[in-house]
Amino acid sequence: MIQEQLRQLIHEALTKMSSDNGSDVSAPLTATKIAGDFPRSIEIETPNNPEHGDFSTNIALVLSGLLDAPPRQLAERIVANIPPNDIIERVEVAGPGFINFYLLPLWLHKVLEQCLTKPDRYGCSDYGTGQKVQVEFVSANPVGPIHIGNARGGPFGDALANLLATIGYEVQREYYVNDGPENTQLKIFGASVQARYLQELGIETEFPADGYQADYVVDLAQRIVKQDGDAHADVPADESGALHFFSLVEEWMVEGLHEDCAAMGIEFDRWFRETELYEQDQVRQQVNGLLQSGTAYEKDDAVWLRAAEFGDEEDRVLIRRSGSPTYIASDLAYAVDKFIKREFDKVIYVWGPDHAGYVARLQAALAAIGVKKDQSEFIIYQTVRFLEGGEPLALSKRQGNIITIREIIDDIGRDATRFFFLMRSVDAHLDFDLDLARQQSQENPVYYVQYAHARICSIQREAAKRGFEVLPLQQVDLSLLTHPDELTLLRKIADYPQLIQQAALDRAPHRLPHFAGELAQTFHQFYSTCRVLDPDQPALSQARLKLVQGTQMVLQNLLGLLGITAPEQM
RNA sequence: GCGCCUGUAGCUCAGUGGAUCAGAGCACCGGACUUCGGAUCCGGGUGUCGGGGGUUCGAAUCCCUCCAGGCGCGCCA
Repeated sequence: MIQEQLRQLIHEALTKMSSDNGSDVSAPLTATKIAGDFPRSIEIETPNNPEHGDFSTNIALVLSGLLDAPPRQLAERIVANIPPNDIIERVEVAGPGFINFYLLPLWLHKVLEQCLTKPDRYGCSDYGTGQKVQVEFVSANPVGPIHIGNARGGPFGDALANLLATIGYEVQREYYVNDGPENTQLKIFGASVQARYLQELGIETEFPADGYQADYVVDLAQRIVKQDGDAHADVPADESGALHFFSLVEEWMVEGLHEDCAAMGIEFDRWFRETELYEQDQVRQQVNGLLQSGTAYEKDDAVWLRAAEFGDEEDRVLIRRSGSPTYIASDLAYAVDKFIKREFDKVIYVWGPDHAGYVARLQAALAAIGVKKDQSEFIIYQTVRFLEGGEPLALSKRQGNIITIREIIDDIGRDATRFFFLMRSVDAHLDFDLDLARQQSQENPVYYVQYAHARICSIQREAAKRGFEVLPLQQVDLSLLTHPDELTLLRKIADYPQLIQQAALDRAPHRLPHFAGELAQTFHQFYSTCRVLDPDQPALSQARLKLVQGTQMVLQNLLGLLGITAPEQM
């Protein structure tokens, strides 16, 4: 990256300054230290105002405090010490002490060359190479389809995983299926299926007060009747009966979750069943281990984790008075599997807002088993409000009126669905207005981006149709690209690697749709002023075709990261 | 009561220590085409960046406080 080269030049300037004689004593010493560390608060960035150069750094402003020197004066000294090089045209000190770099136009053409030489790798880096990261997301209970209330983590986790892979991490996508025998939700769900089943058989039954009332539960009951008739009519209406009925539908439920995720374009590397932990007696074993090490203790006929000693508000129950393990007990066993058995360097948990209060608890539990603090990350996405006719809809699975993610996808399409979910920061509440989404589906931002790609493909088709011979890169003179709109587009392409890196590090996939929109806009502007296929200017046409192709590559990369198709025509 | 998230243009939201940083999309109004796709382009913004205080050379951005909204706070998951 060009920024790296500039960084190196500044670094050399600082080192040179610190060895200069004739200046004061303390400043050079500190400059040496800073040259070594090069603090993160020092930025090399693209100025918003093009008049401020191609790149700009705030280094003199940041260092002036540390070195006790006026920023502008410091900036001048740094500039004077920058070694000779072949990328900078000129450097200026501006404003309160910014250093602005004006590069030789050649650098933009070099960037395009890089992009076209290794299009798949453009924007990639080796930042995370050698590190295993797991992103665990969705993980909705197997008690119903994925719906608009818990779907947001899907596209987010998927795009985040893509981003992390782009900067070199070895990434694994995991779905945790809470099908453990102690899951209270499952029991309520199983009891609901049982009640509907008996009703299907015409047997008068009281529906559980807190049961799942949605229609799909009736469908499941009908499916059981169709398959087994009244074979389960005599199953007792107690906990064991509820679990029996859950076991009857479990595979259907998990299958449905697979299909829902597939509909969203998400493929998990692993579906981890909570039952695996119980089958291998991992939960008990882990709790016993904690008891032995004194990290857990017995009180009031229950087993408690000393969570308060690890940062939680209070100690937490691991084994209930009834003798059955709590969710946190199996989550601990699950964490042991992730961090210790499978040796992930980092696990990113993507959770819904209802789990916000659980973060501190699991963090404490992780600390209790010796997982380092920076090995786990918790991303809580905020609520999605689903509006129809201006009214927010209730999303509870317990009630009948759920809206599944597949209904949305059938309605407005996968691309638009993913784009809508991804274009907002997960920290922000999301208003998903169905009326608007339908109505706007033709004016949707995703179409704007896809249209740019389709248009590029169209230009290439046209070139082929006219018998335009596309020359290999080495024979094309990219330096002919000098029009302001060409340079703006080149600059946008050059910005891409930095965007990817930062979006990945900030866990901020929502920057991608924004950037994609900007890139598309820049391209459309270029298109309206610069004729690509111009018979009168064959050399320029060749160069413009390369520019168009570079844009296409970046668009494809971006859309790929978002999990959205890049159509050749629309 | 405590914790997390949010408060920016009519609406939905970016920007979270930099300079023309008061922004985008939508909506609304007005323009552009005998030429590579008009799902396009160009022009049109009087906003207490929720209020107040503080830190800083510099604050929408960091800290404190108040106000408003959302979501959590179980031997449920």
